[in-house]
Amino acid sequence: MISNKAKYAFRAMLAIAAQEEGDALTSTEIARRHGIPHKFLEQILLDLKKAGILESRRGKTGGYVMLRPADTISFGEVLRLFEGPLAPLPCLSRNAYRRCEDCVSESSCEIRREFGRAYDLYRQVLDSTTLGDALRNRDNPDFRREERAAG
Amino acid sequence: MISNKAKYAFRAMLAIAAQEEGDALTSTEIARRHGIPHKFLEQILLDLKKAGILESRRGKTGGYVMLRPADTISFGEVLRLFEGPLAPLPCLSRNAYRRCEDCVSESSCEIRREFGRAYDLYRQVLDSTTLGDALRNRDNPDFRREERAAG
DNA sequence: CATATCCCTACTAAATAGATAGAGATAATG
DNA sequence: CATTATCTCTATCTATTTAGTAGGGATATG
Repeated sequence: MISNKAKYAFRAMLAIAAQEEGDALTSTEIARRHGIPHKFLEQILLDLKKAGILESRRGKTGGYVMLRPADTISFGEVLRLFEGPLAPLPCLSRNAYRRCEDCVSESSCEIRREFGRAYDLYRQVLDSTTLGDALRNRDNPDFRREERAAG
Repeated sequence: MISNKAKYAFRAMLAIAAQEEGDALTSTEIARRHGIPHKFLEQILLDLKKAGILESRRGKTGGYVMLRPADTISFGEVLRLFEGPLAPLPCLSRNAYRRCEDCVSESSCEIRREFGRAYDLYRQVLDSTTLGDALRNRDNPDFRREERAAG
């Protein structure tokens, strides 16, 4: 299960990305809409800003806007930001590779091999799906992704 | 990342399943081979026994043997036993479905939709790969699974 | 009866999750 | 220029989970 923190981050980013271009959204408004504890959300938005994903404006007409386009931000990137490596085993992570302490041989590890097969597919979807995709897909729920990739 | 507990469970089961038919393996021997804390491993093996996966013999010539054939035990089943639901969101779990507390509409939830696509693939691999598969695959590392499924 | 095994329960230390709290910085507005 | 609504930053707190440790008890063999 992903953490509440990560889920809140997704909800917030989708809300911000769905705004009209240049229109800022406040943390108060996002918290109200989605029932997220306000101070907790502020921390999350701050993390997203520090990661270079959001931009903020302070003061009375302040709020948050996207810094990068929604189509350049993948689910995988956001998830990693809040949860660390996505891989089920440290030896399967590309960004945060570590050998298992008790590892005898990676190439002959059955656990690594079978989890690797499963994780490859999982990662590939999350790293290739962007917030932009998610926003477009919500308008056509039965949309088949394969068709778009081909088009 | 999966827990050490689950990883130890996999190592133990693969070791037991690799034994000659009816040949018991002791917790002491498994712990020694894989550098697993012995008392911790005992708890794990007990869980596997209670789940009806392993059988045990007590006394001086005791140890553990498989109760069910290795080909009937999937990675998904073992993982769920030690980690609970595999799904990234409670609303995506089949065995332990729960609605998100802040859910407005599942069918229009972008997070659910995109994670659902990724998770479906992950789950399908883990639920269709058995300990038996893993043991056979270790002898032919470049084995393509698709071929076997077709045969 | 000594010993090697499995069986069972309780406990603990460290890390993580999920916030809560409070004060500061900044910008608009009357 | 004071008020107010924002974002910014750091510290703290509580509950849960993880990863064991500990200490027996039950049972089978020689």
